[in-house]
Amino acid sequence: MHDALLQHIEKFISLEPSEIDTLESCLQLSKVKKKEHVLQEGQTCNTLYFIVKGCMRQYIINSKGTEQTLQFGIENWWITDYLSYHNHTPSHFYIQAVENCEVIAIEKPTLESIFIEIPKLERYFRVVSQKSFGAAQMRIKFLFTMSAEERYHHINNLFPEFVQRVPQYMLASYLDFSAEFMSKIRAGKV
Amino acid sequence: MHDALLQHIEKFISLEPSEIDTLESCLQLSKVKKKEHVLQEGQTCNTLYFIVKGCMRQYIINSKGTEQTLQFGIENWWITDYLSYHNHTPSHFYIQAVENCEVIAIEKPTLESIFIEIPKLERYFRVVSQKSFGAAQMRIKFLFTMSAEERYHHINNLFPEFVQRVPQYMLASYLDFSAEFMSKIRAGKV
DNA sequence: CGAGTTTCTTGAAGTAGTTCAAGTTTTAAA
DNA sequence: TTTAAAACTTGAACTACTTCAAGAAACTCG
Repeated sequence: MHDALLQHIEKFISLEPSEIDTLESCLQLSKVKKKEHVLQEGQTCNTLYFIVKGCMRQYIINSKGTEQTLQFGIENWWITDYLSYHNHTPSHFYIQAVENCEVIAIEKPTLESIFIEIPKLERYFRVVSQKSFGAAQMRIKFLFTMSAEERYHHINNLFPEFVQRVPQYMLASYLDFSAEFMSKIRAGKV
Repeated sequence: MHDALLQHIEKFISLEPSEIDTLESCLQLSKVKKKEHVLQEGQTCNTLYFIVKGCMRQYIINSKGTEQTLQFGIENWWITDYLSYHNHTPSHFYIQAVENCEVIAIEKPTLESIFIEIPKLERYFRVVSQKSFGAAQMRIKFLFTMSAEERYHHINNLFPEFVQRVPQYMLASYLDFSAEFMSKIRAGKV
């Protein structure tokens, strides 16, 4: 069963029972252990990951050797490096499980054959990726317009459970400030 | 004629002559004068813009009243606010012509009817938006890892003509530093 | 449990960038 | 071909953050 993905797809398009069967026959759930990588910098990314359960992140290692998280993904999100995926170029990113995860990993050839059998899935992926792009633009807006403290309070108001869910230093880098500064914001020392 | 868009589409999918006819009958070229807005903050965005000629930008006005450019678009790029478009919510952005432009503006109902007639266009928009999302992630990577001076030199090496093409203060805000600081970088005073 | 690893905290010193204000240069429009 | 508006420059004072170093707390798994 891949209820989570099917339900997500059916938010955007409706599937015939036969199409659901087709999909189920192509997909399989797999587990990714906490800290395990599904993509390393330099590898070509050939797979999309749908997160059924857990939390993953995309990150880089900067020139000082520090990890910086660019993106988190939780339940019902896709995570991948689309640029590497489409251009067959080495990825600039690591993708790693933050928690023990259950994911549906779809390889490019599998997905292409699914698109041939169920062309309307193109629509699902179109809408999802357009929304993701829109979200990325909002993220850039927040990074540009808010101070470090405002960014912390903003995310803490919107997603308080999520702020508890991931290590502080990962969240700090995602918000583009240092882990030490985050500690001071939380302590009210700033 | 909408050669530019048709050629762009045919980089990703192939169209039958009849489909080209259908498309041509639905699309019209329009002009947008320099400084004219096609979207204002607070409006719901209902249109995708394909830039045939010219340069546009998406920007916000920050709490100090200064414009900050989040995104540029030039020939063969789409520009819109996908979040407002999909969620029917008020946009956070302005979209404005930086130069006199020729664009193909497609309203949502028109596009939906085109998708019904030519379903494989879903694929075109899927791939284009996945690549745009990938590009947005790379942009965040650069913002996170490079100093202001490195960001300037990076874009100046990659797109020297583009750097000449737009006002410096717009480019400075796109790279997330002040116009004054950009002036100092260029003068080598930093 | 207990030892090791991972995560978080704190303060002091430093810096990459901002802000402001005023002047200069360039562009455009009539 | 002049005038206004838009864009760019400069230096001085300031500040929001970083970096470093060291210690404390909190997980985790034999």
